[in-house]
Amino acid sequence: MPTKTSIQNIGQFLGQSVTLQGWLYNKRSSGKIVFLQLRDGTGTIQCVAVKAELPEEVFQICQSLKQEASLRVTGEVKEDERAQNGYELTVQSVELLHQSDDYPISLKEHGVDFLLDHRHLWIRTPRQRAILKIRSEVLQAMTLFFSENGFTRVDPPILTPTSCEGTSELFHTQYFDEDAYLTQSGQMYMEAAAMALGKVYSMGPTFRAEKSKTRRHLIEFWMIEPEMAFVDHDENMRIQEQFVSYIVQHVLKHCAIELKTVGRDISILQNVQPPFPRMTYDEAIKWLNDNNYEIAWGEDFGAPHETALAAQFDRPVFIERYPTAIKAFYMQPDPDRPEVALCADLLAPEGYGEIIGGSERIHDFALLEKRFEEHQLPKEDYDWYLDLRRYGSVVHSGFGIGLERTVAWICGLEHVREAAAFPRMLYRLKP
RNA sequence: UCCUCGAUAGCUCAGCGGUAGAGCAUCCGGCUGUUAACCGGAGGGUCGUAGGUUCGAAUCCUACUCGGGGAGCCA
Repeated sequence: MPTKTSIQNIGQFLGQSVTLQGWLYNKRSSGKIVFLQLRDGTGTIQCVAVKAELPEEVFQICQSLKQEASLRVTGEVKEDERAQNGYELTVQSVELLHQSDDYPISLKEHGVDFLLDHRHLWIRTPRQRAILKIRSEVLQAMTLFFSENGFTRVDPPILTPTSCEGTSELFHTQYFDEDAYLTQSGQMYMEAAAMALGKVYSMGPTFRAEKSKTRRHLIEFWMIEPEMAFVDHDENMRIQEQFVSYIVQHVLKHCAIELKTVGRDISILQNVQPPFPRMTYDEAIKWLNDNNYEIAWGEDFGAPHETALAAQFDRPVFIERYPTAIKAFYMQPDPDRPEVALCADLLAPEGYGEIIGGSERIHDFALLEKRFEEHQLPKEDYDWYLDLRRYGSVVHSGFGIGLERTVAWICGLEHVREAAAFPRMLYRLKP
């Protein structure tokens, strides 16, 4: 019996007969030879069926296979310079498992609308497979980094009673007789967890009911949110640059084929090493005004501002110490300059925008209580959050990194929607 | 919510006032090294919906529906 294996391991079986199971990606044929492009999720390989070397019925099966038919192929592994990954399979036998009539996604160009309607099939294509593989490796790299650096994973709830930040629109739902909302950030829960476990992180979906319709926005997206006790603003940034560099270098090491499949220029990614450049908000405002952007101190950056700022550098850049007034209520003001907050956004190069938002959190009870009043937040809903400042409060910091934006940047995607298997977008809930 | 672009064959598009077109996909035939293979043939349409202008509308006008891109907001 020939050994069953997968395409990624085919090189170990040179000269031997093996069995592969997968789907027909494409077929090219002439009267007496058929080339089957087989994919099995781990890769793609060309199987060559020669009429003169096969029983008539086997060759007929090869001719009858349609795009995305499932099949089992047995053949001899050969090296071939003409093959794209160096190996070919010379077909000895083929078993048609299930035919595929009228497969909707041909190998020609398609529009976005059509592809998104067929997302459940679109993910079978090599490019989409590669992106999902890289996404998986990004999560794997994050998990490894956290594990190597003493973090504990804590999973905050998805159903929440109130807003975490009070800014974005929330998805409303019912929790029996109460109102409930889908989480837009687990941060406040992670602050509580950091006081219990020291260094913690979460990974999971978040929801924003914003009518956002750009290449950088999804309605449901994954956020990874580390939170660290006894870490101040500067250390927070140092951890972030180590973290992002670790992820990028991990992907470069483990996803060379996938990066090639998506057409990424990896020389840009190779630059992603600490330290990352840092600009203060003040410096950024000055730079923008020196470069023909009109923006006053106190205004938030728009997407074109962020793109222009980030375009100066070959790796992500921190913009730190934004005006307290335009940032979230829980951010620690600079003790020497309370009008700015000890926070930083990390902007990815090449126009991918903000991938991380982070800050040192207010640890002083009286100041946080004052912020609740200023922002007119219902204290009864947040009393547990104030408790964290009542009992052994410590300096702590954290950040949130957007998974799809990070994957889109690493892969060089036009749009974050390709970074999610089934993206939830404005006006698009199916499939 | 605002700005902007679009909707014609299963898919990608052309046609922009005078009888509905191409490439791919599908089906039939040909080809022993193809790389989105190629060559020949065939079938395939309420031109998003509803009104209007006109002798005549896929084409011009109005409204609506659905979608793309962008802004704001954010990761």
